[in-house]
Amino acid sequence: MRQDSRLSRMLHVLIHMGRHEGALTSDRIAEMLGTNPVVIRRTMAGLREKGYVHSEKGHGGGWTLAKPLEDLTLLDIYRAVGEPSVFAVGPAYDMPDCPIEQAVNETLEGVFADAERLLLKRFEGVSLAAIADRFPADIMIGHHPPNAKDHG
Amino acid sequence: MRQDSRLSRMLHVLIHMGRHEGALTSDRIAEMLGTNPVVIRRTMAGLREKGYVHSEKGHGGGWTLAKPLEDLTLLDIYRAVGEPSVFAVGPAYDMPDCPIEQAVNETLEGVFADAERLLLKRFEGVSLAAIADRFPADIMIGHHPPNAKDHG
DNA sequence: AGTCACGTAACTTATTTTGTTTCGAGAAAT
DNA sequence: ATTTCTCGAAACAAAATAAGTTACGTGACT
Repeated sequence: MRQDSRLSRMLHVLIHMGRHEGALTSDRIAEMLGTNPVVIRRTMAGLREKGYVHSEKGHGGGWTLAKPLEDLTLLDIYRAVGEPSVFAVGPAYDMPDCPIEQAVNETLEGVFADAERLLLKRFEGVSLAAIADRFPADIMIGHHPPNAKDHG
Repeated sequence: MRQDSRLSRMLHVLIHMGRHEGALTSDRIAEMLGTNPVVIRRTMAGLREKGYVHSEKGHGGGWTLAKPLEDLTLLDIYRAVGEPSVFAVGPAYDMPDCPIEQAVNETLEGVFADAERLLLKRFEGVSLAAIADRFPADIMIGHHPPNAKDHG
């Protein structure tokens, strides 16, 4: 089963936005990720609804952060892109009245619920700024280092 | 993204087998689960390769347990059905040279690896017999209770 | 006006999983 | 011996889902 990479992609885009002076257009982002601008709008729409990004039409328009990276966590973005389930495997409901199936599903659901709790708790503790801090700012390609804002 | 229910289904089938006198045919199992006998053979093949079940051709043939339920864990079955990943969400590799993407993916991979470790550890600690013990034997439908073996 | 850019709906394509058909072979019953 | 039952495996068809594409509308800047 193929994995959903929207969370990863949106994190990537958001951190780029945090280091970018102006707005980023859907076309530009799509080109970066090797996909289509409509797909970008579709996914970014979830972030806009939560108030994490802002979109502007017309000349000079595009996408900008509505909050600093410090105020956004993995959990926020995970929820904003609307993942139905973290897990690729889950229970089956073939014979709802069968006590064996019920026992199996109760067991699985318990274990998965524990793992999901851990995962979301970890998500909650990681801000996008913390991710951005994992690499030195001056090895960035094609963008100004953070202190370049001083001349803008 | 739709969840893979093969693990759940196979657990269900295996526990039924543990309470069943003779062999269970693919047709019978498929009927139980509302699916096709070929699908059952396909999935059971993984369990056979690991030596957890045995298949027999011809009259009176079908599937039988090759090990007692006590000796099988969730982890065994999970691996036997060959799940590629527990998670429905994962990293994207759009710009392998981009340090932002790398930072995002390292972060995600770390968190997912932790959650997976927990999950598999929990899987390892649950035997199929333990699942079977979650319900009283005498509420079983369409099968003999365990002590019915005495008359066989 | 003309261009740029998002918003949205409808459609197409690609991929994956599941289900189906078909044939072969071994084992038991008749 | 032949028929019936059953798995094994390959090849094909169908269904579901996500991703990509096209097209047109709307607002904003030049």
